[in-house]
Amino acid sequence: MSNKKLYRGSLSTIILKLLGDNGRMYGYEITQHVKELTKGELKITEGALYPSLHKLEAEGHLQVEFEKVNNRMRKYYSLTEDGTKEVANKLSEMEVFLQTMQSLIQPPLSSNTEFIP
Amino acid sequence: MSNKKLYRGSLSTIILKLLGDNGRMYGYEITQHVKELTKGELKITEGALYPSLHKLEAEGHLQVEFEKVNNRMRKYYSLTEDGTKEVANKLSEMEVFLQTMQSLIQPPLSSNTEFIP
DNA sequence: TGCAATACCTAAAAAACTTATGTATCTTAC
DNA sequence: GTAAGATACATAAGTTTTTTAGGTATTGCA
Repeated sequence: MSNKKLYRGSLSTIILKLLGDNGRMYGYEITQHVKELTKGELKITEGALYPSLHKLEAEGHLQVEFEKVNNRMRKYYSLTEDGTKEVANKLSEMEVFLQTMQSLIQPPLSSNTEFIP
Repeated sequence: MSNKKLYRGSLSTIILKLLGDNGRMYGYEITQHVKELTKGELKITEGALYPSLHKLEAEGHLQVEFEKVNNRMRKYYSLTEDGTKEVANKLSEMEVFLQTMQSLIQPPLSSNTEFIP
């Protein structure tokens, strides 16, 4: 996550959502996918991604399949049954969060700055 | 911030925005204000708030006035000139962030799940 | 008189990240 | 043919921001 403090805390939600949409992805694919989806705004670093994937797997949300493509190993992740529930939880938390932040940063209902005769 | 990972990184933005709207606030007031604005969704803890205020002051974004009210000390914070610019920066960063996250979590344009004869 | 609310503060620990580094293969350009 | 960049995985040290847990002191209410 390219030096953007605000994205802290949202990585696992993003990963789970992507896997929910796409069924099966490998790490590098996730970074590229996010970069494209966000037009370069969000670049997930490997140092953030891999530990997060490992954690989600350890928690039982993700399962792994290895596959060799073009003589290069890929580690495909997909949601477990439990992971599918977690996607729903994380997404609804995220929606509440986004609405709350919207309401906090929206312009204040200010006293009139315009003179009305 | 009451155990909500997603709010990590947004505290300084929230503080600056509130001070921009309200002119002058003291720490405890900020916590209460946010609790009301968000209907209890976001409770800023003192352990997060005070260090953040001190940092913003050290960075030159905030200035301080002491005042004694009902024999209790209050430390009023307000924006410096530099702080006013920082509010604008932080708010536009926040807007980009919110839009980006919205686009990431919005339902995928999926293949039809409905059978159309 | 004892608890909740008001009002400030800090320090240790946890969490999630950045930065830096490592391995290895394939592709493209010079 | 070789160097650089893309693909693909990984970890470890350090930073930042927060939680958790404590501390002080006054006011107000039951």
